[in-house]
Amino acid sequence: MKTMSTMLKANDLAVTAQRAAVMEFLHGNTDHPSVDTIYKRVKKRFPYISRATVYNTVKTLTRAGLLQEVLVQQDKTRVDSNVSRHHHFKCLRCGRIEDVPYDILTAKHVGEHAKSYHVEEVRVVMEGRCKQCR
Amino acid sequence: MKTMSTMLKANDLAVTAQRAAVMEFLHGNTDHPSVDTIYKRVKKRFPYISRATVYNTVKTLTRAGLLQEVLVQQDKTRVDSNVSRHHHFKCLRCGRIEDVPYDILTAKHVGEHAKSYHVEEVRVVMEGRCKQCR
DNA sequence: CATATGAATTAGAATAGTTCTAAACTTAGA
DNA sequence: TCTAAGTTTAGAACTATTCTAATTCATATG
Repeated sequence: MKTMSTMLKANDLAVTAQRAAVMEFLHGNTDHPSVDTIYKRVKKRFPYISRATVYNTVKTLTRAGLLQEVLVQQDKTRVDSNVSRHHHFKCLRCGRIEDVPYDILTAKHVGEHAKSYHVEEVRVVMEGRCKQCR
Repeated sequence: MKTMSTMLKANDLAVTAQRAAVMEFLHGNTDHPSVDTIYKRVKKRFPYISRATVYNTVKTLTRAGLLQEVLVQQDKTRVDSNVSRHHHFKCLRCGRIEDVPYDILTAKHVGEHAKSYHVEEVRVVMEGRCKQCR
């Protein structure tokens, strides 16, 4: 199994206790925590950790492809350690964010998913280059 | 044709000059302006308009189904006067946000769209009730 | 294994977007 | 016209995020 420090080294990133702690907290955590949640949680082990460090770490690890920042609400960034291609489902009542398989994109799968999850809204955002910017 | 005041009345909303001005600015505007953009633009005609009024108006009109708040980036809300079911395309270079037909959701259409637009990323967010909250 | 250098961390200030507040004003209905 | 409820206003407050400058740390090299 890959240790946090192995993964950091593999990406040419300095191995620091804070980075490893953030990664460890996120590892296997499937509930897409906000930066503040990560900060509060890691703070228990590193009382002097700064919010800026968590922001920096998330940005750095995201650039290295080890994390993903998920856009599910406009106010707060949510962090996902599942970097495979997938989408998201957000519960309008409890706020839970779940991963959803990528092939949901076919109408057939959307229909099935909608049936089992009570999907009320599907939001698709595409990014790329528009005609003028190609 | 529907006037702004007609639409407001039809939704049981008081007709105020500020509301009508915000609606008029948005009407036929397809570039998904931010609240700040709306504020600055409407300010030209109503120098004393407050940011809070624009926020309130956007929220009120959204609740009435006359506007839509679009989630394309985490920092700023973008407003869309097209309230029909559709998705969005964001250009990574110029930032332009374009409307995209709803039936893009079938894999076939995604493929076609991707071809003509250089789509680099497709983000889907579903909202509804999760298994525990049904 | 000591050390120099660049990178990372820290606390707190600064910034941006948004919401809140309380007073003044406007709308719509009686 | 008058009144009550709803709306607008300026600015304070709040939240998420970025910036800053000083300090500390990781690691490559000798």
